[in-house]
Order: sequence, then C-alpha cells, then structure tokens
Amino acid sequence: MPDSSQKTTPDLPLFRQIVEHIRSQINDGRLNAHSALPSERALAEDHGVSRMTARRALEAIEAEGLAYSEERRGRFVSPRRLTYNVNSMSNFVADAKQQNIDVEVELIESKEVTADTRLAELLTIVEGASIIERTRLFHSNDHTIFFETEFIAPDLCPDLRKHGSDELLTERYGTLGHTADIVVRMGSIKPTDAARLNVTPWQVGIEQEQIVKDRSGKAFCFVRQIWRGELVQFSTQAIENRES
Amino acid sequence: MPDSSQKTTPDLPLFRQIVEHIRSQINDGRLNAHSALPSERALAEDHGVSRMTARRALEAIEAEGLAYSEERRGRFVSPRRLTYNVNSMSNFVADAKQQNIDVEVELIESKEVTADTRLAELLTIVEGASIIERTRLFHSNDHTIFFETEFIAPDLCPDLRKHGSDELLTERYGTLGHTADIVVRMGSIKPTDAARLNVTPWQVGIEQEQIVKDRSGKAFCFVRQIWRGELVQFSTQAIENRES
DNA sequence: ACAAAAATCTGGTATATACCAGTAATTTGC
DNA sequence: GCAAATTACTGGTATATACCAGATTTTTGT
Repeated sequence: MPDSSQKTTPDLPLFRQIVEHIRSQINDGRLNAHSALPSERALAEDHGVSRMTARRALEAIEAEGLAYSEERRGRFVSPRRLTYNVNSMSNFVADAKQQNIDVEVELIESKEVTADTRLAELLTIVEGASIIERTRLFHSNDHTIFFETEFIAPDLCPDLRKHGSDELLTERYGTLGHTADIVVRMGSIKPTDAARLNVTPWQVGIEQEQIVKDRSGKAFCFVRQIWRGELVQFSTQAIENRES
Repeated sequence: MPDSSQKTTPDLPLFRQIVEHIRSQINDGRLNAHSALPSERALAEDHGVSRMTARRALEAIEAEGLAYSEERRGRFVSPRRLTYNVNSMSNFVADAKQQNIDVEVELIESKEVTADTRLAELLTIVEGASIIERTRLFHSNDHTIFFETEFIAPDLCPDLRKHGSDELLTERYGTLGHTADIVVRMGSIKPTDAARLNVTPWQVGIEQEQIVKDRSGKAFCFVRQIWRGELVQFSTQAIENRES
C-alpha cells in the first residue's frame, strides 16, 4: 500500500522532484540571489538518493537558469534577469542604470590586429588592414553577465584615436554609431569565453553580433557579445512593414 | 612513455573527444541534417567507453544544438538555423519563403477563454472578459520549429469574427498589427510545450512574447512563442536614439 | 497476404563506486 | 600572531550495472 502521507507528485522522476523542491525554495525567497545551493553530496544525503541523482537535479536547475555553478566552489542562485533593449543605440550601461541596475565595465584587452576575410567583408575594407580589437567585461554585483569584443576599423573612424580617453575605451562607442544590424542566437559557450564569464564551459548562453553603421550607412564596427543567457532578456520593437 | 601515435587532444575529457569526433562528422557532411546519430550503446561500443560516457557526449551535442533527440527513437542532426527578422511585422511564413525555407502552419487549438489578471492588464480590458486563444504549430521539413499561442481581444478587433476564414485562422494576423513590443529570452521548455515541439522536456529553448498594437497604439493581441533555440536566430536593427 | 505477438532497440532513470584537481577551512609549526 | 602545511569539501569525469516503457522491427500464426 502506497504511503499517502507524503504528497509526492506522481510519475515525476526523483531528480525532478528535487528540482521542484529547490525551485520552491528559490521562489519563496528562502534562497536568495547568489546564495549557495546545497552541494551534490549534501543534497544526496538530504533526499536519500545517490550523488549522481542529486547532481542531475542540480544540473537541471542550472540548465533552467535558476542557478549557476562555479567550478569546485559550488552552485549559486541566479539573480533576476535584466532587460536589454537592443532597439536603441543608447549606451547599455546608461540603460541599465535606468533599471536601477549597477553595471561596471572592465576593459581587459585592447590591441591592434589585422582583418581576416570575414571582418574585411563585414567592414568593407581590404584583408590584412589594421583593426582595433577591444574586449570588455560587464559586471553587475561583482558577477560578469556578458563580455563583448569589438572590432573597429580606425581608418573609417578618424575621431577614434584622438579620443583615447579612458571613457571611450571602457564605455561603448555610444553616439558614434547611427544604426546597427543585430543578430541574436542561442549557443553553447566555448571554454575561452566561459572562462571570461566564470561559468561552466559548453553551457548554453546567448551570442549577439552587431554590425554598427555610421550615418551614411557604412559599417565601421563589428561587435560580438557573449551573454550568460539566464541573466538577460532582449526587448525590441517590430514596426509595420514599409512598402516593398 | 605516452603514446604519441594517437593524436588525442591533451587534457580533453573522454566525452569531449567523442563530441569533437561527431562534430567533425556533422561539419564534413558525413552526417546530414535529420540523419540519425549513433545510439548511446553503439557509440559506447565504438569508442570503447561506458554507455554513460557516450550518453554524456550525446547530451553535450544536444546542448550545443548540433542535434536533437526524440524520446525512445534516437538522436538526429539539427538542420541549419533559419533567421527570423523580429523587426518587421511581416508574415513569418512569407519571410521564410524568401529564405527558400518551406514553412507550414498548423492550427491545433482555437477556443474562447476569459482573461486572467495579466492578460487583462496587457490588453487593457476587464478581467474575465472574453478572449480568443489560438495555438499554431510551425513546421519546416516535417519538423516543428516553434509554436505560438495568441490571445486576441475580439472586442478590440471587430474585423476578426467576420474573417473566419481558414487563412486568418492559420496564418498570422499579418496586416492587422501596426507595431509590437517584443521580448526574447532563453529558458527551459516545459513538458507541455516540449510535447508540442516533440523535444525532450526541460531542454533549453527560446521564448518570445509579443504585445501587438494597432495604429492608435492600443494593444489588442498578446502572442507567446516557444522556439527550438538551436534552429533559429533573431535579427533586428538598432536605431540611433531619438531625443530624450 | 496480413494481422498479432514477440523480440529488439531506443533513450530515461537510478545506484554505487572511484579518482582527480582545484577551493576553502583548519591545523600545525614557529 | 602568522605563515605554511594539512585536511575536508567541491564539482568534474568515468565505469559498471540495472530496470523501465515506448518505438521499431522481426517473427509467428493463421
């Protein structure tokens, strides 16, 4: 005779039941953002299951974006998503401030490289031309939420070298761009990128590519962003089709 | 002394090596879109590893979007991504045709429901008001790539009842909408939704929400789409900030 | 020829165990 | 008191095994 005193959801796999248990703790606020989840071994003990089963539960929670893991440190509750309006060219940092989210920018790399075939085509410059490559990390609450690598053709943007200020180096190109063609897709985060975001390699994230154009419609900058997908959502606006 | 005859990438976990092996087969075209990957047991045999290790490899391939699985049938190679331009209100199906992708629409549910709190707020109608709810599947090559559930307030859209044609029921609202506020986010696919897409529950996908407005700026339709994230990318355009 | 039954194959779940390499807390030696 | 060494703990990888239930294929009986 089955025990009806315990109200277990019927037909739900063990590890799913554990997921639901933890999910409710997160939703109730018993587990706050960035606080540690129980370890695999502790969770196994608590629920009387094997470590592998507990691990499957925690991996599922991660996959859902409810938590993130830091290798050999533990798993932690994800903070709430921030919204990124891709429709305006406004500074992302300023945008975040309006949402009362504190974002810090850290320039981690800045070098001059030569354009490969793809970049040359995108920016309509000759292959092998000089390109400024800059990589910035974007933090919120001491956690990296995404990074971007931008490639700017200096010839196409003469103001750039003059404004060698810290501000321009760390902040976005801002007012320089007029329009940008953007592509957003889901994809797994490769080890190099994962290290920058301090997340587990190969977990799913969001990749964004921008081709920034000046007032004349000429592309002068290519940006590639890698986001921790569970921490962001993108907003945009569709407008009625103009005549074909 | 280590064996240098076999060129294994150093320090790469076993299951990652298997992933790379299969990845190369997919990229080379030895494995075509929708063709079956080796089963967990067969892969384990081939590489001389345990089934669990082979399984981890296949799960990783799935997580990367290189393949999808159908429960108790097998795993299959994902087709190439299609691009969805969220910036225009044009008919998605027509959009796909321009990319030479054949998309079929299947209306699977159509009913009249009452507005809950959230819907009432979004469409600025009273709670409990009548709402038309319709769910459509979008197929390409006999595979479901996404589905949408739309909620239309009939009072706000008097033309709707008249146009009870098959076309309007299966195709998009099309020219009715003027603008739409769109949000795109990553998230795990819940069992109900997974069943519609014929994918494994809880795998990561893309959720899109649209608030469709008419020429006067009044919201009259709410759309929720669930996408198989590995099969799509979203394109949009950013435009220079207008004066604040 | 054809339908029903059986066997096989598939992915999904679950356990128990083992070892590794970093992280973090504790203990030790001075 | 404090730095260094030790220990405990963490997630990551890997194996071997077992059973389930649906999907598919093969065999069987008529």
